[in-house]
Amino acid sequence: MSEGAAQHSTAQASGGYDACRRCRASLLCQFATHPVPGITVIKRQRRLRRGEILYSQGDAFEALYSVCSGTVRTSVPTAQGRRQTLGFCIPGELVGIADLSARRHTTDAVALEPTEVAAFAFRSVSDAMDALPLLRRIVLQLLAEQLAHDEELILPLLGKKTALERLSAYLLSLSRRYEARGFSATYFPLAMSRSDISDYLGLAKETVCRLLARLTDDGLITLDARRLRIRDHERLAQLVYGTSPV
Amino acid sequence: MSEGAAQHSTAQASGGYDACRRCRASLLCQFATHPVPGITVIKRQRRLRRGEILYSQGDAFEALYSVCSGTVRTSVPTAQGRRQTLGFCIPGELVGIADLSARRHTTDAVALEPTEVAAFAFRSVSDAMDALPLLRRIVLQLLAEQLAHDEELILPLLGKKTALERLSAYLLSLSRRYEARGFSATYFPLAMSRSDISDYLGLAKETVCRLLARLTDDGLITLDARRLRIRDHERLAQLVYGTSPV
DNA sequence: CGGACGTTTGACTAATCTCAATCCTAGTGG
DNA sequence: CCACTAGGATTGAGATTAGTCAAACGTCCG
Repeated sequence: MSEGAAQHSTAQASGGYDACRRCRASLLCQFATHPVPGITVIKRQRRLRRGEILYSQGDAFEALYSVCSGTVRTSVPTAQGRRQTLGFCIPGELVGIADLSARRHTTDAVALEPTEVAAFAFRSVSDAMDALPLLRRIVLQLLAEQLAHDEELILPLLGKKTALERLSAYLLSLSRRYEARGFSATYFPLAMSRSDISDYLGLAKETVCRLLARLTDDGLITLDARRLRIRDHERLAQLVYGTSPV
Repeated sequence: MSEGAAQHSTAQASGGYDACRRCRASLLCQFATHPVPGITVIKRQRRLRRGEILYSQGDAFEALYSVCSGTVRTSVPTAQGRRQTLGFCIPGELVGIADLSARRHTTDAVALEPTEVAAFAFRSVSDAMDALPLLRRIVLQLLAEQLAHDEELILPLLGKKTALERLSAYLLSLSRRYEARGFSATYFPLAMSRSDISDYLGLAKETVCRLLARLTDDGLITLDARRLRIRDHERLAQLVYGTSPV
């Protein structure tokens, strides 16, 4: 079974930065590694253990983070002391750029598994942007992309969609994102717990559980040890985009 | 009854650009009106009738649009020929900046009532950005703001929230946006139909109808001729953020 | 090996959707 | 100026879905 080109460096923060090539921050990285006269981009590597906090709501916004390996969850605390998950960042994605315009982080970010991130000091990035049109365009592009991604996400999740449709949409969305970062689109880790997923999708965790079981029974997916395999992409897509059943 | 400072130029595209002061595109506007040597920002006014299309999915991305008066709905067509509403733009807001990184529009945009927009030719804006750091920052800011807004929107809408909570969240969100643009936070037009709202929130239109009736009965809002008055902001907020009942 | 935590499954309840009929309102034409 | 019509808004009743509560099962860590 061909698992696609890149490996997932999930279980261990092994130091292999396979995602770097497709990373959205690769240009930043480049400037950090190969300084240009007069321009300094400060990069710092950081390792997080499972459950470790990257930043909390209210913290000063000092750096842009790019996920090298692992998974980061962003969320906001709700009044009732519960938590609303906003999203998950997989390798190659940036964490919390939405806070770019604020002085402080508006969300909590925590690692769901052993995770490595690259931190780019924001002040240096900001200065560099003024000097480098190319860099500027890239950051602009990143922002717009993120925005488009968010809206694409709103689409299947807010739509009249039933729980099954939502969950399917979520799985397909993950698939696309992994693929876009150079990983396999049909076999990837599901680092987040059922609760995380249900919280994110606005469902009960039992419902997520039951529906995953149903998708498995129907032969659309396989699931073991938190790794998901998509067996019938087409039918899954039908569930979401509707060209289909009955 | 103090209706807040500004008037809503809703019914008629009367030519009064009350929203200009707080408009997110005001800087663009400024450069268009008072040209700076070497920099040209091209602005064009455009009037839309109810139901008129601003742009369609697949159209070339040629301009940034700012809503002067009226309301614009953005949506994507779904496979079944139905439509998924992505959002509504009220006076002072920009339409479709998420497409900034694409060459073509990814959404459909249509006026829900008589509407006026200011169109800024994108190429000229793009050039101007390279020359003007200030303008650049503003656009960056706008993008980040929009992103933050989207995520703020995901919060109440995706959360485990019941239909009532979603609807309340939506009303409060509208309230905040109108206020941010200098209009009354407690009395504003609800230009979109029940179907638009239900489509947006992922509910049945009958449900939206019933819940609006319930909110009215309970004295939280008043609704007549598509104008909404928020009578008990606190209880509405309690419904959404939960500091409250039982 | 023990325990905490996450997952799974079942039974029951409550919320929301669907279908369908009726009511309203705005816009049209006489 | 008024009757007429189409589309939106409402309301009711029944069907379904998803949530809640509760218990049993697994598994990863320490």
